[in-house]
Amino acid sequence: MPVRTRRQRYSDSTKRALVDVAEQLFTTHGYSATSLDAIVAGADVTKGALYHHFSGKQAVFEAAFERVESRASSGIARATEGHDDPWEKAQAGLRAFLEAVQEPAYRQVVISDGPSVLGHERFREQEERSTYAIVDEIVRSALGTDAYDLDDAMLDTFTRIFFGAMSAAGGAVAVSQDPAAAAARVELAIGTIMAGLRQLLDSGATSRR
Amino acid sequence: MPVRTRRQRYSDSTKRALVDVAEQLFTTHGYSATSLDAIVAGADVTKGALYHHFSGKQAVFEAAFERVESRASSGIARATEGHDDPWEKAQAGLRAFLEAVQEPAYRQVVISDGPSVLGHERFREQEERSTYAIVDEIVRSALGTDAYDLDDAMLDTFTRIFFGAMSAAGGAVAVSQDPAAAAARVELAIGTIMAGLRQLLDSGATSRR
DNA sequence: TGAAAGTACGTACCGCCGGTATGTCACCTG
DNA sequence: CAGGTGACATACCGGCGGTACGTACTTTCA
Repeated sequence: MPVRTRRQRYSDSTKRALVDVAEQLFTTHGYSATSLDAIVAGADVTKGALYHHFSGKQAVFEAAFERVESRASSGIARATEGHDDPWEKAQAGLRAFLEAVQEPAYRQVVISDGPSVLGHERFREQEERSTYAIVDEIVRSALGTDAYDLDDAMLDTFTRIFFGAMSAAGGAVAVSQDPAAAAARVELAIGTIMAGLRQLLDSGATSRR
Repeated sequence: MPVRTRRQRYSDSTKRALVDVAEQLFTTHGYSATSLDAIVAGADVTKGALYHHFSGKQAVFEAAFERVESRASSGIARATEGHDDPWEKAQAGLRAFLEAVQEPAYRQVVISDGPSVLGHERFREQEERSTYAIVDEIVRSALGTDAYDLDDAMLDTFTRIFFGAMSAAGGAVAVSQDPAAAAARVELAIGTIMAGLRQLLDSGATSRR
């Protein structure tokens, strides 16, 4: 067990306070409109403390980014637990995804500022070990059977497509004036797509062997 | 016919030079890493000229943004012309979309910096009168028949989903080390999805009446 | 036709903000 | 208890977006 000295505990708490304030300010005002002075003022420290814990503004953003994404992905992972049928699992995951993507922090920090601040490739890396990984796992459990002979690259492609579809749909749900109805429509639409895909793949698999 | 005085022509040319340089710098270095000084230096004018034509940095970006998106959407529109069958039209549009989204300017200016600089809602507005509108038109021509009784909101939902899927897939194609193969996989995957959807909707439509 | 008005810039400057260099003080270690 | 180290605070710099103001050329109109 790690022995935490009093100094380390202080250090941890200020770092957490910094990320707390940063996440909130980044969410409400966006990355560029959030100044380091505002962050350190909100955490009741000075820039010296911030630059002791982080290498710069971007590093603070990354910390907040990871927290927001981690919250979202754990929420989705929780929703997909306990489903045996992969298609049911996919439905549950979709529902949780639509929920998570409506959170303001996720919308602003991950979707809006994420790509431009982190850059394309870093954004992708972060994405691929959180929510994207879950979608990939669901897609593979649903489409990765031997019956449909889809290779790895094709499964990746399907994951990309479904992930993009779900993200865009989630964004539409979030800005809708009736999010519940919009979410229901998205579930129906994607459900229809999945059902059509399943039916087509099943018929192809049976006819082929 | 508009009478262009000599002053207006000068004015137009400097404005165009400004947007030209801005588009190039925004594409190569991104929005925040591009300074107004660099833009005006590249266009051989001063900040006074820039602020005479634009209200600020964001306005310059918007002008470049609109040009990039306009190029992309006109390219897609051209590719979809001359197709009678809506499903063939969709395939042609998808192919052109995957082409357009690989352009560096589109990737950086529209996809990466667009949402954060313009903000969610302005970005959506811009999007909806260019490439999104084309996708919407294709989706409606394919799914908007009376045989499938999908209301307006559902058609919108399907457009969102397909647009998101195509955007994400296009991004994946662009970063792939073998874009041609990746594009082929995307076309196959989305083609499969569309085929499954068509089959399902057709059977539902015939069984219902 | 010449003076007034407007347009298309150029010049000089300000304030904010990210980043850095340096100082300080508490705490741990030998 | 002396030295080192970690956890900050303070002061300052350079760059960048934006503004205020000046200027030369052009169009307009009495």
